Amino acid sequence: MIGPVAELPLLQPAQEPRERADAARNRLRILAAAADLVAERGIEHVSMDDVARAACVGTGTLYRRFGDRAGLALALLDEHTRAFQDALIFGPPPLGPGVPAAERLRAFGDGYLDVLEEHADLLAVAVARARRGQAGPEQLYATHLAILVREAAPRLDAEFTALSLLATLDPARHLHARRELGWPVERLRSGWRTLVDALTAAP
Amino acid sequence: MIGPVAELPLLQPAQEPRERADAARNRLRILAAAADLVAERGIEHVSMDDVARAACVGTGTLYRRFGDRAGLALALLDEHTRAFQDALIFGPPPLGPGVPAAERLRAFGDGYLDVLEEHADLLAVAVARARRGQAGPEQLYATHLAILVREAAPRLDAEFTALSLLATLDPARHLHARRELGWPVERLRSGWRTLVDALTAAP
DNA sequence: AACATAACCGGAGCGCCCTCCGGTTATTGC
DNA sequence: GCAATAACCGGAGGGCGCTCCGGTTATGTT
Repeated sequence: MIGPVAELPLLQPAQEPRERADAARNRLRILAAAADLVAERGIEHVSMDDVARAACVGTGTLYRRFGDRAGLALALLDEHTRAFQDALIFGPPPLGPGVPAAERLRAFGDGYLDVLEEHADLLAVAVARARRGQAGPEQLYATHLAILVREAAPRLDAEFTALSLLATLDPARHLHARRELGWPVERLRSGWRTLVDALTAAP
Repeated sequence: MIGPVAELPLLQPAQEPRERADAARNRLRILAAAADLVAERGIEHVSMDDVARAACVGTGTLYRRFGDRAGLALALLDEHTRAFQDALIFGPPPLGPGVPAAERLRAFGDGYLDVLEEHADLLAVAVARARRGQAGPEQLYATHLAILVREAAPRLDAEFTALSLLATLDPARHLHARRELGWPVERLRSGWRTLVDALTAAP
């Protein structure tokens, strides 16, 4: 009979053998160089070879660290969005817990639109990650929204509604609305609010 | 004083000088070859060079005809979606005119989900066209939905709501829900219905 | 029928994303 | 300190989307 203790390491194989010192140094160099280049020209004018050259690193190293272009974008994004993600769970209301879920849904849209205003291009690159198995940036937001929807509108399919709401805030669509259509952010904010209100209204 | 007749040609400069015979022949060869290859392996396993080779045509010809990969996908899609697009405007209710707008909105979702079930991968490639100035396949649907929303729910921002609803039916998201999440189509159908009902309910 | 011209053709080539592999280096146990 | 080993490094190279341009061909006119 196999003891459960012997099986535990198999259940948690994610225990990476700890990052080597030179690898960590390179990762930081890459991130710093990439952040500089992106701040200077925008992500769409920065190639992976550019980043590798600026970080004095081979392209192989770049890809082993971050998987692909979307992974690098996600890592760059992480610095800018961790505060927002923390505020969703631990922060003060209305973004964090402490008020009705419908109100938190409205606050989420406002906060996420702020993120989009600043990093929509980076997010647009990062979401492509979902097509390579890896989890993209939307995973966390989807589950968060699903929880809020389940509480604010129990009659709805919470997971489906969460993805639908998130689709509204898709980075590429945001850029389209803002740049091609020239819509002001206020229009998107009030649109989100109206959408949430309609969904959370009592039947 | 300039007569309006003299100005008319300037207002309609889109009068292309008529396609040359060899160009038309090549266009058809390309479309046929591309349709064969896509039917055989799926769009994601067909490169532009593959299509050019199969059509016995240079890649330059391919790109002059269709602009880019998304344009070719759109052209392939056109054969399969024209019937649906016509039904939206001229067809019998509930897809076509003759019933309340809310009911037509529900029917649109059902019909579009049928299209997605069959051509989501092609659509996913075609929507990238919007990022190169050219109009993608969603333009028509967006305006159609906006008209219906304006009639069914005048209190809403019709254009914004139309884009939001369309975002729910985004091809890439559809594939994600169907393949990665394993959701059945029925879940997406009822989700769409609930969404439309919530938005078109009286305040 | 011959010409002028505008449209069209093909494929070489560029930049990009990403993979692969032989050589190198940090880490661990002794 | 030293050897064994596992992780890491760099860059050459493949596949792909797309562009560019010198040569070719169809079309309308004389």
